[in-house]
Amino acid sequence: MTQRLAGDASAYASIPDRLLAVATRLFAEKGYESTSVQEIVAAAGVTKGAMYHYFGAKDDLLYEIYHRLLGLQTRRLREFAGGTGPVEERLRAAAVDVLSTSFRYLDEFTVFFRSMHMLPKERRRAVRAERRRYHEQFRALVEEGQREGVFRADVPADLSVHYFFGAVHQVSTWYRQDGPLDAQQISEYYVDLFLNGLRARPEGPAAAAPGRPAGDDGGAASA
Amino acid sequence: MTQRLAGDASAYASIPDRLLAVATRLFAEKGYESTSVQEIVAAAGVTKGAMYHYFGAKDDLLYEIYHRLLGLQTRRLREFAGGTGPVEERLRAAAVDVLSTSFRYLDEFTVFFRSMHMLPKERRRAVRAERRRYHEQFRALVEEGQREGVFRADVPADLSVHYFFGAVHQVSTWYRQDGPLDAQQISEYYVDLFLNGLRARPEGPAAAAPGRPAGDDGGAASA
DNA sequence: AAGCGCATACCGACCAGTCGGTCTCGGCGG
DNA sequence: CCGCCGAGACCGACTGGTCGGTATGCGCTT
Repeated sequence: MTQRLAGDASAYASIPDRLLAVATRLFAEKGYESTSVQEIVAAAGVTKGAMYHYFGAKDDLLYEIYHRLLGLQTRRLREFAGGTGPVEERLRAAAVDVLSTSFRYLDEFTVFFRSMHMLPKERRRAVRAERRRYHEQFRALVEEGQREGVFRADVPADLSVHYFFGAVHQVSTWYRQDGPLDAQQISEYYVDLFLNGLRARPEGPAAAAPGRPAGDDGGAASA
Repeated sequence: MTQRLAGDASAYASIPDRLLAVATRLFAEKGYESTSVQEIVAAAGVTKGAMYHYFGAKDDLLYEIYHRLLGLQTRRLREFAGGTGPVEERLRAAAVDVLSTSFRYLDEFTVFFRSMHMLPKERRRAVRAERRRYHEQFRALVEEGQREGVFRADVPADLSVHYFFGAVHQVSTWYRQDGPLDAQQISEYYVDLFLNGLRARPEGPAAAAPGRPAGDDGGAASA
């Protein structure tokens, strides 16, 4: 629960960890491209030589940030999804966890969605694949609930997941520490909105909806 | 309805429009920072001198893209919100329009959420202010519905709007033209999920929700 | 003495922005 | 109606500086 992604930036952490921690902060603050390698190594208290000893290139830092973040998320999700309670409970727990992780690693998420495109093609593909696996893991929960009739099945599970993840991943763009609501509250409100939107309604799905599409296959809309 | 944001890039459009259209495409493709002014002017078929004749700096292009996009959105939203039908209908129409606008101007949105931070501080503040006004306009619709009892009031309207906009603004990261669902379908599903999540439930808000926060003030969580 | 872990000096590429200059065209005096 | 002039539109070579990455060497451990 208290595992860090890149260790802290203190002088006692290992050099790679210090570099990753500092890079994450700087990339989130000023953007990947406007952060020079020189700045990173200066802030980490090491030299350029040291950095290129541990990382082959600047974008390796970026990749490592993504890789660690996705690893953490996938591991956590697996724990929550693998439980034994009712689907809705498990989905709720997983969703809350996704949100609190997003809040705990705000910088990582900021960098993720802002600088993904700076990765070389091959790396980007690897990250996308990891992300898709994560997405599918989460989607499986929704589909389970659909099969059980707990969740509405007239909206493709894939879309519901994109929808929720979209909302979650944008929090890094507007959330401020000193806002009126803390992370915990926001998380629970968000999960509430998500589950409420997903829940099957007694009188049939979604009243007062003029002209909605007919298809209700669970087809993926890419990932 | 068919108004363009920066004209097209054809040789007959004005030079500033051509530059904006080309810049939008390139920024979306390769990112702001890795697109050189040289590339932009080459793709637009003009020279550097011409560009700096019309734009004071590279980031003026960025700002102009945002400014035009936000102007368009605000104008459209005003039309939809100002109607006379029931709130839910107006909100639905507005929400669908937000989505179809997002799909039509995918590149603009991509650039927006990826490169906002490259703007100089002053400009960034201006854009954020414009965006907040837009957000509040949309929020007013939700609040109206809450007062009328159509929408649940136990989730701050501000959060609901952040939630929906978050989901919407992320579509540019996963939507592909050749996916199984077209933009129209996705829009309606999304709006459905949003309104269903927002709708007041007969038996009281959100069943099976262990330990939800008490506060239900409509306070803004920044913007 | 071998080799790992890092330091330092340096390179070539590139890039935003500039600046002196040219071209076109509308207006105006004769 | 002609010819001149000024101004805005545009050109493109150039510059000062930065940046990612590398080559080489040194000290310390084993």
